Amino acid sequence: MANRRAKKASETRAAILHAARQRFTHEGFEASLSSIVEDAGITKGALFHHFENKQALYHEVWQELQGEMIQDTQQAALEGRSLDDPYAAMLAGARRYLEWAARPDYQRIVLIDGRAALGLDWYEADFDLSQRSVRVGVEYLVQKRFIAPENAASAAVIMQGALNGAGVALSRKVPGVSVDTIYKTIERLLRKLS
Amino acid sequence: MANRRAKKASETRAAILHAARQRFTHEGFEASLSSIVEDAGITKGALFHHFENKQALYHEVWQELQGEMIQDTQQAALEGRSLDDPYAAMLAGARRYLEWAARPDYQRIVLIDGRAALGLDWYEADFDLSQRSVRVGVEYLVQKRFIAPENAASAAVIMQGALNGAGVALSRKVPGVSVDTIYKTIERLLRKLS
DNA sequence: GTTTTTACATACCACTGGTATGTTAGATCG
DNA sequence: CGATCTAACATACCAGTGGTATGTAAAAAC
Repeated sequence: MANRRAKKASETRAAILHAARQRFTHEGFEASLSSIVEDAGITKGALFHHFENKQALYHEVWQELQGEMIQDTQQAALEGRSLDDPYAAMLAGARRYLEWAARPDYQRIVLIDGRAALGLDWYEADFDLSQRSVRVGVEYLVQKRFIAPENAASAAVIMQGALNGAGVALSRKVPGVSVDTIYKTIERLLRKLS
Repeated sequence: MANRRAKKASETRAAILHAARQRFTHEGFEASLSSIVEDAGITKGALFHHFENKQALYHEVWQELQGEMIQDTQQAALEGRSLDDPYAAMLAGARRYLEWAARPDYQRIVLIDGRAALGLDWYEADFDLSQRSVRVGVEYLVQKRFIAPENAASAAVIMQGALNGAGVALSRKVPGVSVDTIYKTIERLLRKLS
């Protein structure tokens, strides 16, 4: 990066995102911009120079987190592939996702506050990211003729909903809900999505 | 109600709840209290006399909606009972719930903004209401030995997550997702939650 | 070396949820 | 019945919020 000013700018931008992520994790979308710029060591002028508004800032933090989650779960799915079991990859990804759903930052920023913070664009954004990656796995099973083509979309939607609910319940330590029972139930569910 | 003043008071209280429900439906939790009291034809003094704070007001609106939903789905489940099929009641309830999840007010107030608005108490409140009624159905299937006791809690959590995801997807008109394919997939899922 | 642009800082705004303080009609009681 | 008390509001006000308009200094462009 030859440009010296641009380098500094991207640093402050990163500082804002970092501070915002911390605050949003602990206080949700209601975390004040004042506290964020204070943590980042800058002023609101800088913040509004880099981000159009609070929602745009939240959206980027959200996207950052979702990106990390997707990359991680997809890698887990890749590593979990098996010649014997066409479900293995997707199950490995699902298992990894359960760990993400239990993380405080992911839970608060994506699963709890995300929907309200992103407003009406939420589902579209969510669809573009997490939903799409679930569907990739489903399409594979369609291709292998384990799921009927007309059920692919529904199966993906249901699968992700189930994972979300399970993930939140897990982290809330609902009695009778453990990683083991959840995973086994998810596995049976996936294998019967035909 | 012999008391005349108390009657008037409950009327204004109802007016506030009605106005709040409308505003929360269209603008989410960010709807301003000023706009709500204006719609209700009263002032903020009255609002804060009847409700401790904004979150408490939202909580009551949320509870009202959830109550209506639960009563309706449980009645649908009752009417859907069948001597031949132990799953029939729960499936009837699920089908009815899909209609609720597609309603704009339920979707915005409960499924989208509810989590963030109710804050950390959200899951506990949600568990006490909707989750519990799902589990009633599951427990029945446990009793009939269609679901293993150790999987009951997980099955309920997953079932509700699946229904939520499906419901929202349905109302967002996701391509390939229809009431029919969703319902059929849910049915297969439920019958295999053993 | 001058001009232009970028990356901020500062000062300010309307509005927000919430509170503290009236005010008055109706219930309570002697 | 009249005095007193209290519930049910209305009014006025507050600190803090997201957001904007303007200023400014330093680096880039010419």
